[in-house]
Amino acid sequence: MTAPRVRFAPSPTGYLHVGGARTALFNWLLARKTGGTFILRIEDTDRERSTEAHTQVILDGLRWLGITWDEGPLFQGAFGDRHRADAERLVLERTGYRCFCTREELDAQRAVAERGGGRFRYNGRCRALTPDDIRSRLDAGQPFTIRVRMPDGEIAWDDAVHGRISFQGHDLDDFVVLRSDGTAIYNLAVVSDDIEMRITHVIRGDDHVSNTPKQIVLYRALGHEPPIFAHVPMILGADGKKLSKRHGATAVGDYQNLGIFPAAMRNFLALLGWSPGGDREIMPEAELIALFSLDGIQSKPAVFDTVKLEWMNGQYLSATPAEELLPAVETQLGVLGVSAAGRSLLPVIDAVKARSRTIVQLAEQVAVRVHGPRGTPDDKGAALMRKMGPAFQANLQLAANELAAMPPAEWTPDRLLERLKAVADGHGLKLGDALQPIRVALTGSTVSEPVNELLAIVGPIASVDRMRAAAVA
RNA sequence: GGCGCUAUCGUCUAGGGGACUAGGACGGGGCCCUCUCAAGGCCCAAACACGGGUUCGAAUCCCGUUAGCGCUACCA
Repeated sequence: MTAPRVRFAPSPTGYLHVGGARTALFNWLLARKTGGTFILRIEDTDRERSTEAHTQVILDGLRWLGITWDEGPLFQGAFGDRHRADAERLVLERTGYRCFCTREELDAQRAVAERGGGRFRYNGRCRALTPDDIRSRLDAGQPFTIRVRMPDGEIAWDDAVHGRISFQGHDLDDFVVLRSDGTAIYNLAVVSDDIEMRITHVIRGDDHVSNTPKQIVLYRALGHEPPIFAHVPMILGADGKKLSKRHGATAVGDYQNLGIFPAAMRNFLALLGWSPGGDREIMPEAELIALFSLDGIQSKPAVFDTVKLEWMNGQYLSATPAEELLPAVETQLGVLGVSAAGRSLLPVIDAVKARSRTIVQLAEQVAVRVHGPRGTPDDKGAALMRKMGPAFQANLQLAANELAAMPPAEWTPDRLLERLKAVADGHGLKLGDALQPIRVALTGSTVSEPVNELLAIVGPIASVDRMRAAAVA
């Protein structure tokens, strides 16, 4: 068997949707696994809605995910001549015919059919036009579309994910393949291009299964065997409906902005509707490629669970050394409008890594440690202050005075803990009552790394300053 | 309405006639650790949609019901 040739063929009418990204990923995985070729084709035949900006966003999203293409991007709009020639060939070979029905006539028929509760079907009026009819209409300059003559009988294929899927030709219309302006309709453009590009496996969303019988008819009419089809299930929102904007973040770029790692996104997307079997969850790229197979693809739709995505991102985050995190953290600090204040961020990153699931969360915590909490304590911090009342300030003042007396050279986690324990003991305080106010003063939150480590990260001068400021506030 | 697809814990899934007391992961609950929260470790609750077949035996195969989703354009 020759190496597979697969393609991802988005239309640039919107952002790169996570469903599209997953389709691209499956295609890419198959190509990389088999030594095949992954082709990127931009389906820009809808002139109204396609934009250059959307194309750029899709390319960027793919690159961000590490999905690299071997050929393309090819623009479908450039192949209009071939599409038209294919349509004309259908007419010549009588597998297609010219239809002179006007849009108005068709719309009227459709309106009637829908009022009756049924579905509109083309009545086949132009199927049997005589050559004379056709010539006179042509001479009169009547516009026409080209339709395909839908054969009777079964049209079926062995889908790589669903198994055998079968349609009856008589349930399908004689569909239009060429508009009256001479441009191709989707189904023709796809088949014409897939033939030209020698595509062997068409991996796409389930929403295309009802296009497949039409495309199979076109393959045969154009004298080619259909490729292998693999229809991957839809991605749903938490409410079980097809994932869309109202579910929140659906564009790949949204997740990039949220601080998700490409590797985590790729891993998560791969597992949405595909499983290598067994218990594998966290898989690096090489393993994903090695294990990928079309038979592992689920046939039912999957709900997109952002909580699990974040968990997975946290796994990648904690496995990534601070040095590798640094550039992304610096970028994110820039977004927050905050500087590194001339200090090394590496120890700070290490201190807060375990408590972050995304780069955004990580950078926020770094910013707090470098610059102090912005604004008032969060809800829990404020609640703690209320609960402790005057003791909060008193304990904080006490600790500040003790720590201020420590020589900077002794300002290490171990010595700090020793000192703090001694202070608490000496004043009959529970360790927590001595430490929590410090945590709140330094971070504005009741959550952080151990207080002694926090103090070491923030440093002697800033720590004492912030504690004293909070003690009088 | 028609056509098509699908149905295992709340979610992602393993399983593909006996290995099932249905496994793992997220999320939830509990315990350990502990100055807090995470992380980590241990434990718990939680599912084969329903009804018929086939079979010695069905989560697994077949049929039906129900439900969900998709498509139903001179959009892609």
